[in-house]
Amino acid sequence: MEEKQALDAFGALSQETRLRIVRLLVAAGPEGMPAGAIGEALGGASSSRLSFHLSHLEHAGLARSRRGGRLIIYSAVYPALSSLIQFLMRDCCQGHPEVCTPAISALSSCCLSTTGENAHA
Amino acid sequence: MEEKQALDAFGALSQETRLRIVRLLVAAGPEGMPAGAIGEALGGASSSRLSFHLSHLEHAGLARSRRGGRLIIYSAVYPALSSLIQFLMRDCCQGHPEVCTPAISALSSCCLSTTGENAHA
DNA sequence: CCAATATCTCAACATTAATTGAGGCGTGGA
DNA sequence: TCCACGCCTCAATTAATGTTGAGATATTGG
Repeated sequence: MEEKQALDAFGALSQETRLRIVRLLVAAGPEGMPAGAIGEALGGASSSRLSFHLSHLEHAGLARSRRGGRLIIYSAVYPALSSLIQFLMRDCCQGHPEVCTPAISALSSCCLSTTGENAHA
Repeated sequence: MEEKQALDAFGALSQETRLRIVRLLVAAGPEGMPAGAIGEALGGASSSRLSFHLSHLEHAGLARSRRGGRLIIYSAVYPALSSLIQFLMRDCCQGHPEVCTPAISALSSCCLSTTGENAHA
């Protein structure tokens, strides 16, 4: 991942509505969810505002859209999130792995839990 | 981590100079580096601009400073980065661990390399 | 104490981003 | 075909953010 992409991604994530959308989509899984459902989940977000932020996220590479009938379904772009994390933490150790392994275990606690009950620290 | 903190952190990371500073500090390790060295590493960044961005990062919780003689030494706050990653990816799987495990291995490739030669994908 | 170095603070200006409301386009059912 | 629904686009307004330059503060050595 290049710096420009990372800046776009972090810029996209630095806005309340967009951060909520991304986290919603991350939790929604690869299936994604329609724009209307996103708006409903967020509460009070006008159609145009939602649309603005969704297209912003799509342009930043963090979300993608597909049409399903008259609905437009958005989903998270997981590889972009992985790349972003890697970009941020690149060269993080310099001989001190203990400083960044917490990040790994934090992430692992979400995906590797066997019960489906994720760690919310 | 709460949403407000995450927004501040992402906002801090969404600016070119600040993103470079954070990555520099991440790579610098827990020792950190003095403000002057950061400015030099970045090239063309005026004193006041650098100071503005450093204090912005500190306020966002991503960097901390300590005085060492007449130098002020900045370092990355690794736990904040871990929390941020976890906050973003929370509930990421929903039965599809394969979508987020790449993020884990991306991060692991940095910290677990035995040679000290990190993965630059 | 004085000078030099390193860094911070402040205020004005320039730039960029977010919200709102009106209106348009594509889709599916009557 | 026509209407209703879901969502997008555009332009204007308002708000937030970054840059610059001048000056202030803290530390060390002479």
